[in-house]
Amino acid sequence: MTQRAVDATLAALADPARRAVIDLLRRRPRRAGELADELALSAPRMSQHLRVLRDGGLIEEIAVEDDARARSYRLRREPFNALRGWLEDVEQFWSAQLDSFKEHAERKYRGRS
Amino acid sequence: MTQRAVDATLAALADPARRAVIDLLRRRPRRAGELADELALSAPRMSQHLRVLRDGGLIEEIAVEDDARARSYRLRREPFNALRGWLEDVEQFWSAQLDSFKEHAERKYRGRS
DNA sequence: ACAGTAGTTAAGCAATTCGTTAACTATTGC
DNA sequence: GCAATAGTTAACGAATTGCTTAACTACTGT
Repeated sequence: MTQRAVDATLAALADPARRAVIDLLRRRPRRAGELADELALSAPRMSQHLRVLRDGGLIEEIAVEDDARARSYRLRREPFNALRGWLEDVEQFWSAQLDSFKEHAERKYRGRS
Repeated sequence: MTQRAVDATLAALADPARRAVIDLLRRRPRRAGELADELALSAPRMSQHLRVLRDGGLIEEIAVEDDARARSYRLRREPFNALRGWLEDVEQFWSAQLDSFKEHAERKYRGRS
């Protein structure tokens, strides 16, 4: 259920440009043009990236004071929470018991290319 | 620096099949054929996915007792740690001060489509 | 009404990735 | 040595992305 959401989140984050957008938005909300300038991307390309991020629920549009043309984007919390949840599940792999198994296996089968 | 590593990790995780592989390996190490069977993928396709995961450092090959033909795969810790680190950075966006700013903006500009 | 600004949508091509089938490597067991 | 098993590599068409230019929407200021 949240499975699909995490897939969408990871797909959105897989692109370096989109990840750079997230890194910029993590400081403060920014407008599309600002993002395009700072990442040296054309306006259309940025618009396309923003759509992927918006559709994936990672960002949302907010209004900007005094100018209805300008749209500003802000990070949304949920997808990052969901991703963190998944990551925590994965990291259970390294829980104490499995660690001992891992070390056992490592000792046993060490020394191959 | 770890930037590139996180990019590679996210690129590897972006594919649903590869994420499913991670979800299986998170319970215990498995062989390539096992993974292919459980996810109903052809052996070559699985091999290709495993290569992406291996190149991205998300999994590693381990030997299997008694049969040098069989390769088993296990999760590697580092990429997940790096991803978690990045996620934690992003989540600083929602620190207390910024929350108050966010709520302010929300109150001010509410009520648009 | 008109020119300018901010941004998105459309259309199209190049580059990448997906998933096949076929060929190949390496190992086991007879 | 030979057949069978486990898996990877090669080659190739189909489907997806990446990025561009051009056209379009919507608002602003005069």
